[in-house]
Amino acid sequence: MEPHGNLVHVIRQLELALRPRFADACAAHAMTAAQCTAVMVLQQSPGITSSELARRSFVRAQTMADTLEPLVDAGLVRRERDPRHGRRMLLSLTERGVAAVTELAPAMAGIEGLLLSDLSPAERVALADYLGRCRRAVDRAGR
Amino acid sequence: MEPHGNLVHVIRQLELALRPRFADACAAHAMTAAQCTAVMVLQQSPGITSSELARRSFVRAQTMADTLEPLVDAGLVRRERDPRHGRRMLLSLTERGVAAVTELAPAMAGIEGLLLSDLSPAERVALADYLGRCRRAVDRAGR
DNA sequence: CGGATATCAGGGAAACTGATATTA
DNA sequence: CTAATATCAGTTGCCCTGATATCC
Repeated sequence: MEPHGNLVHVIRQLELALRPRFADACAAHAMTAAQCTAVMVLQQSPGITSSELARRSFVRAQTMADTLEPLVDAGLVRRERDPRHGRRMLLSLTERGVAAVTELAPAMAGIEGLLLSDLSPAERVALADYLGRCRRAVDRAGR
Repeated sequence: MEPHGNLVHVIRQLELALRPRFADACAAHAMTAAQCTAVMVLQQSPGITSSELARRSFVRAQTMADTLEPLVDAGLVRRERDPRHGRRMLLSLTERGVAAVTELAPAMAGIEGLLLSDLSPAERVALADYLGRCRRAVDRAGR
């Protein structure tokens, strides 16, 4: 019986509902939501390029460049030329960047705790699995 | 090993990944994503006020007013004074509004189909249940 | 008097398209 | 030559805060 594009709507609502909390947590460390997302991804995938980071974040390269610029200026992200490729710039977190992600973690866990507050541990695991597969499915469809 | 605010990040990514497809489907009927969302909610809950619609959509009353204005101008949404309450304006879809939602449905179902393409029917039902409970949990926490 | 609604005014975060220079 | 990267410039959708008038 299910779908009428309803789930897409629910995901939009959920993102919208969490956005202010997420933004507040980021602002507490002088970052915007997009910047916060970037540093969290960078921690898990150091040494990637801005274009690659953009692809993984589902935005254009120009958008990611705008997001990263203040982070580089603030000394949270390091950007150095790829010695094997004259054009590419490789990204990584500085010590301050790592510290920011670490300090951010409790607030992020708190938001997730609220989100999942009605789900059992087993359901949380299942939800994470389903959403991960949804993300890969959309990613695979690609451009 | 359940990590740190990861699900919040996945939901953000998912919304971002679906956004262009959603926006394109809306644009095909001369609507923006926010407008599209509004008419879909209005179909399910006719006769509500703009403020109530804003609450259900997790945005401010001013934002919803901005979203609705072009829809009223375009003749998709009707706005009439509540006879029992001099200030309230009750919203409902016009015939053209209903037609727009109907024509939109296939594209929305297509996007949802892509999103769920890796999940079994049972998993889809479970995911819808979990996300609905997440939405209510966040809603209940309120402001 | 609050409390809720509607609405005007201004602002900001974050995505987009288009164009260009460089390099494998 | 083509494809990918980086980056400059402009635009848009869409959310926000603040303030005000109206109505139960």
